[in-house]
This record gives sequence, C-alpha cells and structure tokens, in this order.
Amino acid sequence: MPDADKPTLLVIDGHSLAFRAFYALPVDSFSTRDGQHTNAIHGFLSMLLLLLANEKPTHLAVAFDKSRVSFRTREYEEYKGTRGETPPEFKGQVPLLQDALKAMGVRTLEIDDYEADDILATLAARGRAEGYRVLLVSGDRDTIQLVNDDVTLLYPNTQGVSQLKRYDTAAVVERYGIRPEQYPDVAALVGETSDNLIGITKVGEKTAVKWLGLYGDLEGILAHADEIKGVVGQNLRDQKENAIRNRRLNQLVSDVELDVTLDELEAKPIDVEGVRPIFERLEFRTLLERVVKIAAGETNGGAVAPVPTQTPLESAPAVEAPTAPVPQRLAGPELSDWLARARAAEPAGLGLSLEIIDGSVVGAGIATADETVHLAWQAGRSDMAPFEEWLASDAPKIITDAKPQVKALSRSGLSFDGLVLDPLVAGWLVRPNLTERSLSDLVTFHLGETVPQADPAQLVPEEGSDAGAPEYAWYTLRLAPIVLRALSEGSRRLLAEIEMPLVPVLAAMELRGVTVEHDELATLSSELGDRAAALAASAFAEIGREVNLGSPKQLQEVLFDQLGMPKTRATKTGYTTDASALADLQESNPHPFLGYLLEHRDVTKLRQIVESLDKSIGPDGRIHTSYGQIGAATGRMSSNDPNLQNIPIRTEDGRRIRKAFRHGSEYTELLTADYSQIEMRIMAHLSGDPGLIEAFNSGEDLHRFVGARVFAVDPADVTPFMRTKVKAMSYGLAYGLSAFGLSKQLRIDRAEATQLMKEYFQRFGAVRDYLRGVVEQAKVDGYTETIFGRRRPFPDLASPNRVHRENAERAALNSPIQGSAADIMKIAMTTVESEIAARGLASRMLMTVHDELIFEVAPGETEVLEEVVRDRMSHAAELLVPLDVQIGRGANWDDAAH
DNA sequence: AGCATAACGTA
DNA sequence: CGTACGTTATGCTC
Repeated sequence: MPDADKPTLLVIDGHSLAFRAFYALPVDSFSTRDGQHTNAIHGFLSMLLLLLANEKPTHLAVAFDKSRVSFRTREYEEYKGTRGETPPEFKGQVPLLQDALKAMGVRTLEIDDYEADDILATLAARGRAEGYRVLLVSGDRDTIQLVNDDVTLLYPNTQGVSQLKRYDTAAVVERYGIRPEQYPDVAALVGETSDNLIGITKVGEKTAVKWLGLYGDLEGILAHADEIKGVVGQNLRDQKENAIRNRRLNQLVSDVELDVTLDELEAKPIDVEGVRPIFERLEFRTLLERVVKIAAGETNGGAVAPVPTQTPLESAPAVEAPTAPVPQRLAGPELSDWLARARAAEPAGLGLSLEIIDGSVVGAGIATADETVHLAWQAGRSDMAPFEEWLASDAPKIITDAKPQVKALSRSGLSFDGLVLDPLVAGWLVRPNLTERSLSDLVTFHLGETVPQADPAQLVPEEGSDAGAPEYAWYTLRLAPIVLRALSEGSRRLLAEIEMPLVPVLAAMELRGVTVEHDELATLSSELGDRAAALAASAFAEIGREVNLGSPKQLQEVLFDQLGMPKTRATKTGYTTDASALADLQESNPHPFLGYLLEHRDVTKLRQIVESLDKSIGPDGRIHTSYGQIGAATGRMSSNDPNLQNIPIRTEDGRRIRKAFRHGSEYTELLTADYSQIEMRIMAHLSGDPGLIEAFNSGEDLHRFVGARVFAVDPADVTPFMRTKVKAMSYGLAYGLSAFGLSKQLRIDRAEATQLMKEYFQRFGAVRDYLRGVVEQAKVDGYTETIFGRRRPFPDLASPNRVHRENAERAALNSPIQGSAADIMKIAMTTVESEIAARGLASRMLMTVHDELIFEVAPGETEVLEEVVRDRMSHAAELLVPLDVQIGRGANWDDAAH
C-alpha cells in the first residue's frame, strides 16, 4: 500500500508536550479571570489543532503518565529524581487539559505503573503491525528509538511546541550518526540528566557513536571493554553497571496492555457544542474559533480530517474566510428581475437586513448565496415597488434579529410577511443559555469567521444609507442552514410553528405600548418619598447617626458592630442584610431600627419602580417595553426597558402602581386573562398523576382538594393553615424544593416538613416519579424537553461538584414545566392575535406577564374579545387536564385583576 | 465609565 | 438547602 493511502495514527505524549508548552508560553499571559493558569493547555491545544490540520490523522490518542512513579522508579529510586517539584502553576492544568481533550473527542490513555512513552511505544508497534503510518509527538528523546520506516517522531525544538522537528530514520541518522534503534545504547553510555541517569564519565555522544560503529551495540562494546584504551576505557570498565542500568531503564515497553483497539482511536469529528463550554471556561477565544472552523469544514465536506491549513500559532487562519459579494445597486425593473431570479435561486428564503435610522427604514440589503443587493428606500419611491411587493408577500425571508426590523417596517408603513427564520432565535434554541446576542456573535460561533467591523468614522450617509446591510443579509443567509442543522426536528418545528410567528406579534405589542398615567405616578412617587424620608429619620434617631440605608456595607456596621446583633448568613462580602434575615433578627433581637429599616426598604423599592416607570412614559403617554424572545433559557419571554413583568401586586402600595396602567382614549377598558395554576396543570399532565388530574377535573379548589387528600379529611374540613401548607408544597415541587426549604418557608420544623412531603407523595406518587424521571432522563440525554420539543442542555448534571450538580438538577426539574407553560403562552398569543385580526376587531393585545395577557378593549367588543381570548388561550394545548383561563376587566390594570 | 454584588420586584 | 428573569444603588476598579 502506498504511504499516502495508509491510515495515520497520531500519538502524543501529553505530559511531555504540555510541559514544553508551559515553558514556552508566558504564564502571565494565559490565565482566566478567576486565576486559573492555562498556558500549558493553550499551547498544547494550539499544537494539536495545528497537527490535525497539517497531518490529517485518521486515528488519534494522547498518552499521559499516570503518576510520577512507575516500574522504573521502583527499579531505580533516583530515576527522574533530579526533577524538582512540579511548578504549582502547571499542576492544575493537566486535568483541565484532559477534560478539554475528552470534550474534543480525543482519547486519552494512561496506564498504571507505565509512562506515557511506553504507551507511545506500544501504539507505534501495533500501528506498524496493522499497516498504519504512525506519528509520535514527544519531547522525550528516548522515543527516538521508536522511529522506523513507518514511525516518525515529531520533536519540539527549543522554541516551544509550535514547531516540531520531524525525525524519520534518515533524519535520525543525519542528526546522530546512528540508526534509531541504536539510540538507547548511546543514551545509556552518555546518560540522561533529565532522567537522573548518570552515564560513563567522559563519554559523550561522539565517543558513544564511535564505539557503536566499532562494536555494533552496547553489548558488543561491553564485551570489548578491555580493548578500549585510555581513561575513558577505564571509566567504561569501572562504570559499566551504570550503562547497563541505563539501558534497562531507557528501553521502552512496546507491549503494554491497553484497553483500546486502534479502531477505537479513530478521529471523530469535533463536537463543537461539547467543546465550547470548556473552552469558554478556559477563555480560549481564538482556539474556539479554530475548532469551529475545523468542525465546519468537516460538516461541509464530511471528511474526518480537518480543513487543511498552515495556521501559524496565534495568527489569523491561512485559509481565507469567504467575503461577501460586492453589493449591486438596483431599482425598478432591474430590481424586479433580480428578485425573481434570486427567489428561484434560494427557494428556502433570501437573506434580508434593513438599515434603520431613528426607528425608520432607510435602506435594505438582500442576499443570495453569491449575490447581494443594496437598496436605498424612502416612502413614495416608485422604483422600490418590487421590493415593497416582495416584502409584503409570503416569499420566504431570513432576518437576523428580526423583531426590531419588523417594527421599523411597520413604522415606515411597509407591509411585511414571510419571516421563515431568524438565526438569532434559532441559535438560541440550539443553545438556550445563550451567549450569542448579535449577528456577529453568531457568525463567530457558527461560522468561525469575523464580521468585518464597519468603521463608524467611515459611515457615509450618502442617499440615507450606509454600507453594511447587504453583508449582514449575506452572513444571515449563510448562517441559516447551519443553525437549522444544529436543531433537532422537534426544535425546528417549535421554531417554525411557535417562535417565528410570534416575532411580528411581539413587535406589534411593543409598538402599541400601554397607557400609564404620569400624574398618578408622580403623586405616588412624592408620597413614597416623604414616607421614606420620615422612616429614614426615625431610623437615624434610633442609632444616633446618619448612614446610607441603601448600603449593605454601612448597614452591617450598624447592625453587627454598633448594635451587636448576631451575625447573619454570610455573603461574599460580609453578612446579609436581606429582608428575611432582618425579620429573623427582629424576632431574636427586637430593635426599632430594624422595623424602620425594613419599611424604608419597601418604600424606597416601590418609589424606585415608580420613578423608572415614569421616566419610561413616551410622548404618546404610553410605555413601550421590549420583550426578550430569547430572554430566558426555559423559553419564557422577558421584558425590559422597562421591565413590566415585575410590577408590584402583593401590597396595597404596589397595587397603586398598577392603577396607573390604563386603557387608551379610544378604548373602553383593560381586560386581563390569565392561566390559573398552569404549572400545576402541566405537572398533572406530564406526570399523569390520577389524583392531581382528578383535582383539576373535580372543579374543587386545587389546594383544598390536595389538602383533603394529604391530611385525610373532607375538603370542607381543610383549614386555612392546611391549605397554606399544601399550596407551598405544591408550588415548591416544581422548583425542586427540599424539606429544609419547605420548613424554612412555612416556619415549621424539619421533621414536620419531611412528614408533609411524605404524606404528599404518598397521595401523589406519580408526581414524585415524574420529577425523578425528568432528572434521570436529563442525565442520560444531557438535556430536558418541553411538551412542544423545546430543549435545554444541562452539562452540569455530570459535574463532580455537588453544588453545581444539584443546582443543575433543580433547574432540570423545573425546565419542562416552566418551559411548557411558556410554549403554551406563546401559542396562545399568536393565535389570539390572528383571531383578533381575522375577526376585524379593534381591541389589542398589549402585554404578557408569563401566564397573563393584558388587552385594551375597543368599544362594544368586550364580549367578543373575552370569547376569543378564552377560547384561544384554553385551546392553545390539549392536556390531560383543562386549561382554565380567568378573565377580569376594569378601567386599570389593578381593577382588571379578578 | 464599566463591572460585580446585594437586594428585591414579578411569575 | 426553590426555578426564571430585570433593575437599582453601592462600591470597587479602570
């Protein structure tokens, strides 16, 4: 078989190379924010990627020394005894390196009692026997003995690990003047300082090679020791035991028992998703990009070997990233023709990116795989009609971060339809714990390329448009197949049927906003301000000085130093002064200061919310929040600028804020609709628990029903206290509540909490089984899944760190429940919105708060809107239990609550 | 100015 | 030692 056709086995001495890398790269330049040194890992992986690219091994392994002791140290205590303590900066890096290699799918090997070089020797022998071309990488000269026609050694030079010298037989002969298999004899005579093997005094490389030439091998030399004249001859005779011992120790063992076959070392495509968390933890940005590139090369070509590249360490990849085509400027019939051709060329959709200034569209970029068009748009330009028609049609469009662009289209009076994919949303479905928040993040992550950064100084507002949109559209189009491929089939359906249709719905809601009365808020704010000032004054009087009540640091001084209160729960920076700790202190060490402080906290918190809302009221008298569709890892939406999902409701003062939320002047009232106990219903559905299902079908109050079962009494005899307990228990379940947490929350003792949980699970055992099953399944799959196929990965379920692991377990437990509720709400929102449109109603959906929707009602539409909302919401999903929707109406948000 | 932390509002 | 968010003030570092 010609060499080129042979499979290539690459085996690396991990310890030796990592150590070389450690000394080659400055420790200070490679460490994570939390102080973990990474220079050895970085250098090693960088070298590995280079090797993968250049050598294209079909099979791959990295060998490590299992410990510093081996059969050699047992035989000769001083073996490697000259080596000092391992530098502490190096020590911790090896396990992390091994983790990273595992994540990359690279097999690591270590064998008790043997050194990594013995593993190299064994694999070299096996590889040769089985017809492989073998490449060894080691910084240990003993491995020279392994070189032959099929085995090549790559040896790092003094400059580090980025350049490896190739030793084949010819190179060994040239460098040492001997054949590779003779090298151990030379080394035995000369000695090896780094292994603490002392050779024959006055015998250096030259003498040893000369002797070998004369007598063939070490045995021959020793047999003829008497013939060798002079002092060196005498030294040889005196010290021959050294040479014999050295020779015994430097012979590598080529038949170590390994628990792998060569087949099992086959190089696998790199799983980018698996590698990413570890590389991110190590803060290896450029390396990650290189890995992504290699992986992308594999998925495209299907080849095992990575993309060919001569990448020098830490410089830009030699393989040029493709660049976007030069945009054409088209209008009128030309534009029309181009769009027709482009649509035929890209049936899955064209890439689109809009240029937006002050919220309005001023231009657009449209892309196919190899062409881009740049349009300058303004209202009334007739030669833009083909573009406007295309926008309004259901012709498929792909837009990264579509929501703001859909809003801009709407504001500019352009109709829009046909959004089939937003790679930002799709990318979030791939990795819901996202870090990619922009097109450029996605491109770096999925394509391993960098979006050319537009220089702000270069932006020429010529014809009201800047360069950029065509390129963005082009990158968007290229991302599309990659993010789609990364999604499971269920996730693709979720994307197409739930997430994409939701985009224009959220855009419309944001544009509508909600009327909030400034005067109401202003009055409330000043009143709260007065109360805060009075409370602060009272608090200061109690301690005889003024402190900043908003500063935990200063409060700690007051509480623990000045007032001598017992220390509370520790935080990173001291001791907590949070509300529950202060309440505990108030019980154990009553002090008026605590009461004033607690109340001051409440009042200032409310005032702060009021102030921030007030500032957000626009010139139209309305607040336009922004919904984060890719906000929460569970699938929920978030709200920001301002957050309308944390408006107080529990206290009277809080509800006064809700009273400031009104309907617009064209409307008659607000209508709120919320799912009652949706998470419990989802638990009933997912667990199939007969008791819980019966509870929801019975029409009885849920907590009363559950309480009756748990405490074995009639529903009528369930006391409020019993109800409170089971309610806390029920809700806690979905969060992975422990007996400890339950006892703390209910202020009952641990035994009672444990007993309560026991009774609960005796009656509702399927719930417990389900919750356990979720975590177990997640440990197997690595992710959880909602009813509608939304996945969320949980790498930490396998964490050796108990705190991390148990946190992941609770999150995994909760995710399908919270996530399914989010799925249902998203479906409801989309269907309600389209039903309102289909019926031609003027009423509008304004807000969502996780399980609640808020509408403003147009004159005369109360009944029909209520019917539409109730119908669409309750039929958003068919579960084993009904989805109950509660509806309320009123002049403001508070009154509309039921 | 940018960042982390503690605290706290909602579902 | 209960999940998921966003916002704020404080106090540190740059």
